Amino acid sequence: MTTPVQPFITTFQGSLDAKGRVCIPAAYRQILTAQGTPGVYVCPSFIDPALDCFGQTQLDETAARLAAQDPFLSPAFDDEATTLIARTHILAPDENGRVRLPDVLIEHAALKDRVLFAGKVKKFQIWDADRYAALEAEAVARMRARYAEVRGQ
Amino acid sequence: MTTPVQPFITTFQGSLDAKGRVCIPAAYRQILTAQGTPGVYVCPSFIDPALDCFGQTQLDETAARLAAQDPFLSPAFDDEATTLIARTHILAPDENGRVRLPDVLIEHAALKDRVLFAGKVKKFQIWDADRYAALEAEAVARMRARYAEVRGQ
DNA sequence: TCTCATCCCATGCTATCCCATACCGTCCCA
DNA sequence: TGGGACGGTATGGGATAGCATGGGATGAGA
Repeated sequence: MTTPVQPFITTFQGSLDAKGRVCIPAAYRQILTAQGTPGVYVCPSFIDPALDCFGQTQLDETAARLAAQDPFLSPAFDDEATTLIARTHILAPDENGRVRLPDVLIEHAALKDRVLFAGKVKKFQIWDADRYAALEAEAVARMRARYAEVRGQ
Repeated sequence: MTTPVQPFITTFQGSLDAKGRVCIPAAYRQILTAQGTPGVYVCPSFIDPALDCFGQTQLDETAARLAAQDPFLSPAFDDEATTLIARTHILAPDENGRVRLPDVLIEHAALKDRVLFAGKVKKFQIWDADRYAALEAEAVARMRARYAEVRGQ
């Protein structure tokens, strides 16, 4: 069966409590469970102040790509493994669907109490809510500009 | 079976109730069901104060285009994912064919109690009824002007 | 003994489900 | 051709279960 893996879509609001816990949205948990993920994989984005979260499917894909390279002779291997694999945490939710985010991840994304989960097809991201609002507005503006350009011609 | 996907056509009136629910026109529901959509996908238009609604076919097309890129390494990925995927909601109708529109979507389209469903081939849009009436008049006027221009040459 | 992490229970909210009613178009029969 | 019955569609409102969140309690390690 070639079930196209369910994509992560939609944006959810959430909160980071005093104990450093966040509740993973139920819709995302279902997708992760369907992939057979023992919880959720979380890796600090190397571009944005955000956390990349994904399931078994995405991890396997990245791992397979790296495994195909020679770990001693490929120059790109080490950087990629260091950035994407070594920094990835596996977090197991409690019975309420909450995970405790390690402090290093909270700092990386500069999370305060209001956080935001943004679906990005094969992964979803966790952002500080205020910061994301600004970023989304910029992304939409760029899309609009692109559209206006194409249309104007 | 290569059924050519049925197009969304025609305009319907509808209403937004106190709970933020709208009844998806039966004709549109049939098309969505035929696509195997678990409800309807709704995304705020990045151009107009309106909501773009579509089915599985359209979502798969967008998701596949994005999934082909590496979510960690592709630079073009982000704006599109942020605008089109993160802002898309999947809404499941109740047994009467109604969906609850999230507040963020209601605000985007500035919906009051009278709304309008406008078929646009591969998607349909939800508009505030008053706003749409003005827009429709403008669109028709532009078409008329273009026709006159072509004809004049 | 103190701190921190995990486990577990309690609560409020909201989305979902369900039933009842009203409307309107269509069909059938007189 | 007009009137009445029927079925599908739309709308309003109430009940319920699931989800998100706050806050203890218990146990392990420092």
